[in-house]
Amino acid sequence: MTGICKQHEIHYRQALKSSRQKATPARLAILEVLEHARHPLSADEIKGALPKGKTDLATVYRNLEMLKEKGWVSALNISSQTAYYELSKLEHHHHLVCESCGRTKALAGCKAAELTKNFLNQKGFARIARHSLEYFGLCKKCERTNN
Amino acid sequence: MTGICKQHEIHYRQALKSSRQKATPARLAILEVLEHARHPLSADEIKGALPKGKTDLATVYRNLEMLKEKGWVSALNISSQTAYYELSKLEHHHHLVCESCGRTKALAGCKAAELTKNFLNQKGFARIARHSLEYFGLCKKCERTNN
DNA sequence: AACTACTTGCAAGTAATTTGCATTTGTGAT
DNA sequence: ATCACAAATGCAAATTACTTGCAAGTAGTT
Repeated sequence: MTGICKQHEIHYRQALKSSRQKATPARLAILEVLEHARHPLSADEIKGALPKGKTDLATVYRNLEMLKEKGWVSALNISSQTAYYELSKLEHHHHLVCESCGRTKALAGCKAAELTKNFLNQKGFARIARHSLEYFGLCKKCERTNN
Repeated sequence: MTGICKQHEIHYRQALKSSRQKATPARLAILEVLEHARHPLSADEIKGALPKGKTDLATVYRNLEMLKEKGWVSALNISSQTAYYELSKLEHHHHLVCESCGRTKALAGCKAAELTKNFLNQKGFARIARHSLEYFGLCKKCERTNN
């Protein structure tokens, strides 16, 4: 898509270096794509947005996996078929997902975390690492086109 | 597994009939399995719990799909790899999912619905049909075995 | 410039789910 | 009860999303 902008590139290189990860072109490009994404993307969509289809899908998956482990990227459970990825540097948040077109909107703030505490010492769970809260509906665009 | 108990069978037959769906053995058996399940099951697990492995997996999937459309069964987004199904006749609720063993616990009550209203008239969404709220952590059993 | 461990592309492999099609089976009508 | 037929099923093949093995390439150190 667009090239990598210098600002970001420098930032990413430092982040990668401090985690002892190599700053490969594929990695920088994937981060750049996610940086500009308006909504969470599937691995395939990410590959599609990469400059000149030279990067293999396997590489995309491998990098997403490591970015996820480092906590830089998070995967969403909005489809039981496909994972969608976004940068996790944004404030913790949830989404509205259109069941017709799949478009998502981020929702600021999260009240669900408060609820978490109530569950911690019950139900035989040692600890709760994360939660997912997603709303599914119909965006206005899809409603108009009667989907 | 166990046979179909008469009580349930009669109930299911009526429900199916009123939706103009045939009461096939596979259908009745799948409903019976879900009725007795202690936690959401994958299509494969459902097939495994069916009497004498004669029902094809494709049939299980096709039936789950129709049961979902009728609103009798709902699928959970707890893994982006596999769908887990449960009867939706239970009170609306969410789950605790152990990231190690996959075991789930149902959580009574749902505070998330309240939050929904706040989103309805914003974000360009026409309406919100459903939401998913799942907590992921480690159940005590898995913590003990140091997973 | 050389070394080496980490990365990548490519091809093959898996797991979950879907689809095509010929055959069988519930069900309402007879 | 029997019939007719749309709906449902089994089986095999296809599809999708993702993973893995391996030889070749490369970032980052020396």
